[in-house]
Amino acid sequence: MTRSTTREATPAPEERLRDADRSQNTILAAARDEFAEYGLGGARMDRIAERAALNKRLIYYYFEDKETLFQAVLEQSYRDIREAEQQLNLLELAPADALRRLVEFTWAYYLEHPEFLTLLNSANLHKARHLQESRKARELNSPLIEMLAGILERGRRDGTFRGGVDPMQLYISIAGLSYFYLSNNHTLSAIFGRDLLSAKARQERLTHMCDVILGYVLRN
Amino acid sequence: MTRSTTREATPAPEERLRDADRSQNTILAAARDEFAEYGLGGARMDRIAERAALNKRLIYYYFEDKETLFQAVLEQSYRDIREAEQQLNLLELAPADALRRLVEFTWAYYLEHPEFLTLLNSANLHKARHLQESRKARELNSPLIEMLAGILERGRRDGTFRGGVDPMQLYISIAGLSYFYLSNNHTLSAIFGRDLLSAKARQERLTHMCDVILGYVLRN
Amino acid sequence: MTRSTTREATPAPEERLRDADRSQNTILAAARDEFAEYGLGGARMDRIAERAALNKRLIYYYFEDKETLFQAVLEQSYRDIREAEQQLNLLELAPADALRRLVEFTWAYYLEHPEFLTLLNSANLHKARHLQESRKARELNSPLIEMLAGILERGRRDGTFRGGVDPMQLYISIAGLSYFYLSNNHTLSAIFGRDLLSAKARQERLTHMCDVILGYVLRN
Amino acid sequence: MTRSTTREATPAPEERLRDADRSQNTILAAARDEFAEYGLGGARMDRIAERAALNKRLIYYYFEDKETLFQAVLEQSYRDIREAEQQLNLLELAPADALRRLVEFTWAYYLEHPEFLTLLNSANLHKARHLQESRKARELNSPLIEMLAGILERGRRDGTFRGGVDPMQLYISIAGLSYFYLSNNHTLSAIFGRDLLSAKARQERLTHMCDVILGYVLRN
DNA sequence: TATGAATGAGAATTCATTCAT
DNA sequence: TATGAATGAATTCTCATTCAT
Repeated sequence: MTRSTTREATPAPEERLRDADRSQNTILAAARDEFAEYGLGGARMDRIAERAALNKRLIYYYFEDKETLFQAVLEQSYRDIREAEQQLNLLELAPADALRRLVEFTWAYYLEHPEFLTLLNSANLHKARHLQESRKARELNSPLIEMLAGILERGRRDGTFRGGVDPMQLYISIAGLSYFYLSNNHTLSAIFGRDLLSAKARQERLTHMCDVILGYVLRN
Repeated sequence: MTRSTTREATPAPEERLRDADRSQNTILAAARDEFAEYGLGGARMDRIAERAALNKRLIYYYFEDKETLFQAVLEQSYRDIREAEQQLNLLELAPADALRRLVEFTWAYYLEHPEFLTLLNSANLHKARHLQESRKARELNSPLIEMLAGILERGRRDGTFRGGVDPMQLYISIAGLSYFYLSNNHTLSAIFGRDLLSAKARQERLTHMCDVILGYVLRN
Repeated sequence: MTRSTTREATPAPEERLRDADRSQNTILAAARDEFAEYGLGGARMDRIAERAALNKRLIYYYFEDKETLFQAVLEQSYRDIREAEQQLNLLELAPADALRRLVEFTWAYYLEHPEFLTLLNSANLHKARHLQESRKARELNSPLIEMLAGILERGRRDGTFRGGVDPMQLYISIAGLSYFYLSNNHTLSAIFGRDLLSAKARQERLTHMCDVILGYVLRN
Repeated sequence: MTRSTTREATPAPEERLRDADRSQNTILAAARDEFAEYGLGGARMDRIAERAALNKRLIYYYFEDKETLFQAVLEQSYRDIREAEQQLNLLELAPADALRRLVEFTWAYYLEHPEFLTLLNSANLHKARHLQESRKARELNSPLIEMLAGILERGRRDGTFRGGVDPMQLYISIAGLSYFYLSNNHTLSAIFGRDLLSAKARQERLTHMCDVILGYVLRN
């Protein structure tokens, strides 16, 4: 490579571009963490800049203001979870296994991405205003709903599932079972006087949730 | 009455107390609304004073500071829901009916007390710090858990319920099914492109939740 | 006086009120000077607080924001000049003397209140937006116009003045002759290479202006 | 042409210069508009770059900083008005006509170049600092003064004009009559409750100003 | 000559909280 | 018990300017 021979290499255009991209992504990640930890209202632009190890002014250079930044973080989070869902190959599994898999996935994703829960909370505290402004609302409709409908239909046909199950309701229920437990984990742990995030507690919760969902769906 | 003779009457002690109590409660209610609407971080002491139509300084007189006020609001909210739960006479009902009743109650309470959801969110965003400081954590352990355990036991004994159901897990699940749907209603409505709080949608959700819980618990 | 005997005198209500009033007036005066010196855009809230020797926050307590403060300053300035105009007893003078008197007054007022010129400039740079928002626009219509109309009419009747002189045009002209000279004094002094504010120059200007106005108005 | 053979053509020196000149002029025009609209304090370098459709950095390349840029704009404005004045062939006209012509010219120029008024205001708000630094102050002394002196002398000699009229004072007065009306047009329109820039109002003003100047200067 | 990225010093405004009565 | 006035420490956002290429 010629580049290694010259002293002051001029970065290729793509590389230079990537600088801007990198900064933007760094900011986005820092903001995600800050928003997750403190909520939209409690987040501090100063701290985001610090976390990103970038000049505060740069945040405003790339993202209009705090609200816009929050919206960008939110959209990124949705994109992330949708991408993760893509990896899920539920169609290859038997209906009951597919459902179990979905419960497990939801649980694991929330556990590994606690920021998602907080961001969702913040968004709803602000009446999902940021979502409405984002024309993308509908895009965010998880493809899982379709998939879930397919699974339920398959199960009903092969006689293992009961009929009349609304996929949207079920989807919300699956999410809700994990969400409430994890999002309010602090309060629940305090109230019940035990650590609800211990390995044992986590295993118990997962088992319980699978039991609930399958108990509901399985015929007989 | 002596009072009519003096120009600037000093109210009788009891009356002053009652005034004090009234002020305190007014502040508490105003604060609850404000915290519910904006979260702990977004709430403004000014607005609370405005809502209460009382001088801002008075808030500090009765409640140390914002944090303390939030804690007071939180405790009051727990007291309120516990009180509501007292009204529930589940012991008189057949196990399945009792469970259905509990699902309905939870759903209705959250619907009528949306502030409870937001307060819970705020509390957990702050890692339930306010709860831990409040020595009352354990007091807040709902008596419902015991009641629920009793119901499950009765059901198991009379053969209608499956065995091995953990009352705490079930309690959390019942709450979670309502909570997620209502707390994230804005996001969900945007994503699914329909109003999830319409009368019809509400009825459907309630039916679904009862089906899920009973489908899980009922033997056969 | 009883007050002098007690250690910690409680100020009479009026006096306490006056504290607020005094603060407000202090701020207003400080703001007037700052706006006059730097214009609306160049004025600094910090400096206004400093000039007033009051907490910056207090400015926002009494005046919404910078714009509102500017508007308040502007209104006060108009009130001041109108009040000064009230002192002018032009009706008692012969028409020509009354006109001369008006020219002299305008000149003297602008000289003594240079801030008025700058404020007027600032207001117009912002398209007099602050004036339009102030419902008072019409109130500010100087009573001088009526008075001027009367003088012109008297002069015409007694044969000393020409007819057909529009009072508004004349009013604007009288103001303009002083205004341009003083407002752009720096540029003019630089261009003409002499100090246009020296006592001699001032006298010459005043004489010239009287000559212009009377030369125009006087018949013959 | 050799140019077609090279990949990255280096423009011929003259061409580069012309580009440079063009850029500089574009910036100057953009800056003039921005300064005119917002004043020196309110002008934004960002907006100037935007208006010029050029990179902000380029402004600093050609013009040291904001102040220097303002000074350049100011000088250009003076050059422009002096150039326009050159076109005026007052010497060929009868003294009274020449004066009328001058009033008309001033009025028309201010009307067509509203930025000139604002720039003059800004310059004086800053005490004409930019002018003093510009060694050109004296150069800017309008040749009109000499011309005006000539006209007055001619008029005096032929008996139409009164004697003892100071050309500088008259020059300032002519400017002031137009300037005040136009510069404070917004305030005046608001105060008098009518549009002072309507075609009719403009005609009336012009007539009035000619009357004032000639009424003053004409003997009898 | 031209440009996108980056920055430090400020500027307006906000907010919880306290003073003084 | 109640209140209007006052404050200091943030906090968001802005702006002229410079870096690096």
